[in-house]
Amino acid sequence: MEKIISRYKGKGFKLTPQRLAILKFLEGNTNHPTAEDIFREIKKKYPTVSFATVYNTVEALRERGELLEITINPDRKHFDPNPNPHHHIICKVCKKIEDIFTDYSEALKLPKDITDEFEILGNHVDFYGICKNCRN
Amino acid sequence: MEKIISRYKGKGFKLTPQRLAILKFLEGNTNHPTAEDIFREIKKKYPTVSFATVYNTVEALRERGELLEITINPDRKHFDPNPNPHHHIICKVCKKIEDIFTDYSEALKLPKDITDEFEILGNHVDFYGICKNCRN
DNA sequence: CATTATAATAGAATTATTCCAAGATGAGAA
DNA sequence: TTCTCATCTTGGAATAATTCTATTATAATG
Repeated sequence: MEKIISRYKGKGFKLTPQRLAILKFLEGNTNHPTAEDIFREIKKKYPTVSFATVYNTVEALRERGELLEITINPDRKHFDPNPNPHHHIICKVCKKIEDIFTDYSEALKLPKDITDEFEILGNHVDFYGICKNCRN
Repeated sequence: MEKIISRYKGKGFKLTPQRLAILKFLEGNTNHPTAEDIFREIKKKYPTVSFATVYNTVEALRERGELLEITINPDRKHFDPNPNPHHHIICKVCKKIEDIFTDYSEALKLPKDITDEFEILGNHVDFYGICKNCRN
């Protein structure tokens, strides 16, 4: 908790109680929550919290590189508080998302016509599968 | 055109004029259109076409494996009428999407804990960059 | 050409997200 | 410690994307 506070103190990031609750919820969270997951959790302690606050906060974190937006699920966005480059696998049935920490960057070479046109900033691999539970 | 028709004839896929227009627009299209892009195009010839028809048709195509949904742009879905597995790069500024036909499947090995839990069905690599135009 | 299952349509409903104006409050300065 | 102000929070409205529903139309088949 102290660590969280010191990470944001004096960085032009105003630490309000709601934000602290969001940061605490996200810290070490590997469940890839949606905006609604965050909203519902924070609401327990701060019943008047609004979606705007949730979206504002995750956007502020994203700008600072503290959080990633995940688009592997076409139905809704998920957020990942682990900003280190990594990849994801989603279960096509239950939509559960898990992290993959293999580094593929060596392998992901691009053809010359693409590198000629684009300055490359990053990559992300989505894997699709069916998890044990959903296979019955 | 004849080729398009014969591909769907007698497959339980009703070929209506609106659907033919959509199929014709998508055939060989590498622009990764959104639902609205398709809607606007079909509307030129069929002014009464509705979004429901566009969504129904792309969903029918997706079910048949004739089209892929692309989620590389967090803002909206794009559709790709090339159903062969391939990858994409998006310009972070103008959101232009281009195809990448390199096959990375050999390189994308997964750790055992993941393959133990998931039956793997596929993968997709997103690349992020800035295109020549947007670099000024 | 008659039948029928499927598709198209308009519009309402839903869902996710963004925007806005007003009041509240953390953070740094005095 | 208190003051000031930039920034945040809030509720609600606005927007945007997508889905749903009931009705009408029509492509496919025999």
